[in-house]
Amino acid sequence: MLPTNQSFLEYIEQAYNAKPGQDTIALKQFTKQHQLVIQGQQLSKIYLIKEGITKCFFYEDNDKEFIVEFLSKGEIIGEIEGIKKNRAMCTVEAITDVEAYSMSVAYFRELLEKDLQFNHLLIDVFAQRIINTATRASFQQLYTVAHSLLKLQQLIGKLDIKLSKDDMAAYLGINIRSLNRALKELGNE
Amino acid sequence: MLPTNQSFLEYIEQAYNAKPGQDTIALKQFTKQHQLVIQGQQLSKIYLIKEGITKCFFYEDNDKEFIVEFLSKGEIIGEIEGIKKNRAMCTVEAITDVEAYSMSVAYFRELLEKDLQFNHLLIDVFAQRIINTATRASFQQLYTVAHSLLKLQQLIGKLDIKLSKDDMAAYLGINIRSLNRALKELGNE
DNA sequence: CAATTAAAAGGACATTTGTCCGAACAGATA
DNA sequence: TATCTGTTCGGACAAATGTCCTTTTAATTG
Repeated sequence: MLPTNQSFLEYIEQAYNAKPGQDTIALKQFTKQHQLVIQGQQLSKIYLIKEGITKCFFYEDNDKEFIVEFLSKGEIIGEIEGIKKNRAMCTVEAITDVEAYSMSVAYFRELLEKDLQFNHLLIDVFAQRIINTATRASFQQLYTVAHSLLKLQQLIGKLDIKLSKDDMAAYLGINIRSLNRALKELGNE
Repeated sequence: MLPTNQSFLEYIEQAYNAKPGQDTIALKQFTKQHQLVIQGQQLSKIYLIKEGITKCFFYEDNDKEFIVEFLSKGEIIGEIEGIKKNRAMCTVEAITDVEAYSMSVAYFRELLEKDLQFNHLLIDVFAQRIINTATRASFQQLYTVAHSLLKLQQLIGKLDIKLSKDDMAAYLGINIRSLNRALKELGNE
């Protein structure tokens, strides 16, 4: 969940330090609520989080939001689109102030093309992401909301963040009313 | 969904043909219902499907099943565990007779370690899998069962398979009773 | 502080989904 | 054919979740 892929971060930091002045990799600041990636748009950059937390969410046709995951220190953003050359699948928004390395899609592709170590780092991240996504999908489908909420609370604890109720509901794929009920249920029993 | 990653299959077929007699890659047959991977167990082999369809599913503590995805021609099985060295996350079972290339975990790792092209193929597969899994999780959380069932029926059509009602329910994360209701709803209106 | 506005919480009812169980149906056997 | 057996289907009710809207609380302003 939160193993903040340290090695990936180290790799990028090293590349960043090795090429000072060039505009292959830049270190950027984003304030809370800034949207680094916007669903449906072509991306300009690929990011690696140095500090802070973002949420990655779908905005569905029926006006509902679903948070796919929270991305924190050491996690990469936009890589799927960078590989598939698709438009952004979902929006990524800072829920705290965020500091991130940004690199051009071209540079990302270059690393992908040539650097085996980079490939390994990416594969490792992907594997974990698939595990997380699939595991959660199964869990949320097959267990009660209260059960899933409990897991979410544990995740919140680990990430050491505060989430708005809206975000909690969006993560669980339910509405606020149901979330309130589940919260009460967990609080009392 | 079903783009049956042809290039991955070609890659493995080539490797298979290049090393006849060696036991790095073997071509095996499995009959319907055979379980190629069993949840919770260490895996011995990694497979690449040459022909046929499998279902990949979780068996949860509450005795319910959730089908994560259907894997068909050109798709790889067990790679996540091969990378992370974990026990199998889910069970993979043939729902038709299946023909698959099997390779040892050691050989898989060797390719991963040394062969950039292999890494690229894997990354491509992973990216697509993340898109599929995340998209579906969001959809199934935020839309009605009937809506999700419609999508499933389209998928069934594309894969050109027959699914038992049990499997359909497991894919949707619902029980048979609810599935029957949704089927009737789609049939009539 | 009082008055006003905005945000959050929860009541009431509708809809959806799950559970349980009996009816209907199909296949096998005497 | 009559009987048995197992499977599928759907009715009836229970539980969970969504929708709508009122009440409550908190925050803001004059």
